[in-house]
Amino acid sequence: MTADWTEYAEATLAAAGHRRGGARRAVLELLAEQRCALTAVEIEDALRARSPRPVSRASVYRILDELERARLVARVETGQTMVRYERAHGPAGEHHHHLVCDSCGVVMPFSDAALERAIDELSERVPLAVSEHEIVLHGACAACSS
Amino acid sequence: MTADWTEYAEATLAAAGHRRGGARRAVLELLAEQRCALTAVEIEDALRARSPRPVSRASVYRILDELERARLVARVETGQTMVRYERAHGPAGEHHHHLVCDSCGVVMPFSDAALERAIDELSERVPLAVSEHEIVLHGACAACSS
DNA sequence: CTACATGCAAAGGATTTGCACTCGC
DNA sequence: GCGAGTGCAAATCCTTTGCATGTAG
Repeated sequence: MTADWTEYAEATLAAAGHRRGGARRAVLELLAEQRCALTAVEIEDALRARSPRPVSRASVYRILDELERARLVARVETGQTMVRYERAHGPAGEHHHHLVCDSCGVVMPFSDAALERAIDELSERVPLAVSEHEIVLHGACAACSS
Repeated sequence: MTADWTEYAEATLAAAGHRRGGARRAVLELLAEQRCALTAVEIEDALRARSPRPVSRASVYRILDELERARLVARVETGQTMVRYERAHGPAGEHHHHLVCDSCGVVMPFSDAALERAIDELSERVPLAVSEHEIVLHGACAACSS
């Protein structure tokens, strides 16, 4: 699934008239492996740690912006200082939301079928052509609430 | 309800050991009237337009921060440049979420009982002591999708 | 009177942009 | 070779902070 997504993303971008580039490839490969959302700085650091030729922060931001517009990645707002990004569900459609510990800042994914159903239903009744939704639960994680 | 909320908020803050002040009073009164979330700059501008003695932007931010910590206002992240703030539901508990038009930027409130039920139920099953939740639907509003 | 509340101006910090250079096509 | 992709550094701009003054209690 991870390599697949990288390929899928590059193909989508190519179809949209973009050229390939090493920096973008590196960002895509990193995002493909992730289980949850990262900040731009985390992405930059991870790439710096793994690659002999790191990707500049400006490029990370530009690439993420490009990917977001292509709906290949989703922006996640956690109420923390920095925005996070993660790959969007492929056409397959698996999809998760986020738990944020307001004490230590950890971010965890979760998913819930009943919740998605409720969202789908209400999306029909609302004065907006809904294309995305984001759900964030705040609270204290197990470690912090003990 | 609006004046009530202002009083309730001042009383809560007083109980927490804060003094009263004209700037905070003005922010509370403005928020009490609002139907949906405002940015700090919108708050500053609105107060400047109505009052002979406007509130400085720094104070707006400080006051909002204070109110957020007291859980009297909720921060709303819409994916737009600036964070928005609105009064939190009183003990009564009415409560809404947000629709954001990604085209023109308009933000509208909505509420849905089934959605709240789904959130309440899943909150029990999740590895986090949930204290808040935020839901944002993105898409195109009626005007923009026509 | 004492300490919190506020205004003003300067600082901070995440994100964006300008420009030159590289590399895909 | 042309133009998109990228790095670097400077610029932006929302938000926070330092400091002096006003004012509630």
